[in-house]
Amino acid sequence: MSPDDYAISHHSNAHALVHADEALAQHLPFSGLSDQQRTDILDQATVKRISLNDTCFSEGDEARNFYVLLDGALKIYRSTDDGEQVVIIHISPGQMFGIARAYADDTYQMTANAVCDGLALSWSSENWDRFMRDYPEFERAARKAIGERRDEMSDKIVDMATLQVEQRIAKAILRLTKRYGKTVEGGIEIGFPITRQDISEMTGTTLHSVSRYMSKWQKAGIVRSSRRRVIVERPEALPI
Amino acid sequence: MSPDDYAISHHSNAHALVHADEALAQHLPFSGLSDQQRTDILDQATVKRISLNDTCFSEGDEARNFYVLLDGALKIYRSTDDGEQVVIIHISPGQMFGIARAYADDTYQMTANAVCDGLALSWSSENWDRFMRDYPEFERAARKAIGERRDEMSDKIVDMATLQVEQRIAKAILRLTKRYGKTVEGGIEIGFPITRQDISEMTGTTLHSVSRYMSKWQKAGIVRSSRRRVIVERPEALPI
DNA sequence: CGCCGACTTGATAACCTTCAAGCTCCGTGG
DNA sequence: CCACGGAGCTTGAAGGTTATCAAGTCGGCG
Repeated sequence: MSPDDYAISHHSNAHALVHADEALAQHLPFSGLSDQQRTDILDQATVKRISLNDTCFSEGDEARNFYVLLDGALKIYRSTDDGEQVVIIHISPGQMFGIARAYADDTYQMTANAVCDGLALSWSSENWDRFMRDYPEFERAARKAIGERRDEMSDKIVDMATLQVEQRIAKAILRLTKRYGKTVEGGIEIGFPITRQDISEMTGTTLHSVSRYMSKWQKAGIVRSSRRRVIVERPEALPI
Repeated sequence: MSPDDYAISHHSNAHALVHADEALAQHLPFSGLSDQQRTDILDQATVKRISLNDTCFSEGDEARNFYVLLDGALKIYRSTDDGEQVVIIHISPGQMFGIARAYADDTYQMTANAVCDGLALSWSSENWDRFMRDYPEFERAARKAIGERRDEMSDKIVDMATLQVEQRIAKAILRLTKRYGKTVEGGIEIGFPITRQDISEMTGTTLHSVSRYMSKWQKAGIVRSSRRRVIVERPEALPI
């Protein structure tokens, strides 16, 4: 259920694992740090291998750790009393998540769920204040993270308040191809398995409506989709 | 259009103005500070008198100042391409707002508009990093502020994704009475003038729907409302 | 007094959910 | 290997919710 933790005792170890991910250098939390600082930070990191459907943390859990996603994708959602899930944001590589401390929270307010296999670094929340104080670039990355969340959430509020279901679905799919898109022959594919139900939980509608509109777009040659896969062939043709 | 600024040259001045508001002592940004620190902070503050409909800042403006609301109420909204307003959150006394720096932004992402007369303190954004470093309680207040915003926004997303219009309106009104309610004979009144249109902009619906449901509730003896006024008589009878 | 903003209310129709049924694909166990 | 079962997907029909269109009322202010 919960992903395995691999505590890093030797920083050579951490570096080996982490340098394997060539994207690390570009990831903001690490990009502006000195080699010494980076070493310090990685020494205290735990590498988490994340598998599809893993829950990194759940709404209400004590906020023991904060994370940086290195690879993969997560959905962050809240559950309603009657078991419905409402997806609030997604996390992509390079983003911090589980940063309850940045909000003065002791517990996580949402649930984080892996939508594909991935890799993350994690630190004990006890480190938060010290990291913020000692590593300016890390602190800046935290500000950027909460700004990105706010933007993504306020976009969603505006969309739900003003757009019809078809446009909301179109926008959600477009956004996913931009953030997680992989170029394939004849289009851009969302880079992880995603169901009609998943999309409905992102847009506040039903899986039936998602299915209907995607069928319509498929007939129009705008998207191509099958079981858990979505390929956008003509992004510009999606209804806004 | 824009509220007048009253620069404070003598801290005796600032203290006089500010101690007049007996609530200040409870306001988090100031509650945990030493007298010396509070004096330092107030010395650098500008007191802004805010009048109904004043715009403190607009979406896209350079983020020159950050604020603490002492009295009154603000709506924070975004405008769509076709001129619609979508209210994202409200601000009540004691809350920080305009804290773009906390999100690593150079510009304001939303517009802040006074829904009644009020009073605020403001500081130049240049002070932000120093305040965060030197005044732990102020920093804690900032974390709390962004946490409250996130909660309010994610609540709104969940509501819009799962509730019908009637319930969303009921919830919005209930929330307003809790945050801005004034006890009057026979109920709790929302403490500032508010139109059906305002409520529709908070809930992603039309003024017509708001009017219809409020008429229905009025007939049922749950609310009493007139031009720009809303009094809730039986909060527990509102449909969730 | 007259205007204008705020509010109300009916009628109509569009949009979307709900209900229902059936299909396809894939993995699994006999 | 094949049958079965279930998850994911599709599509029609029906009905409810909500927006839109259209009038018209109310009340305060210049």
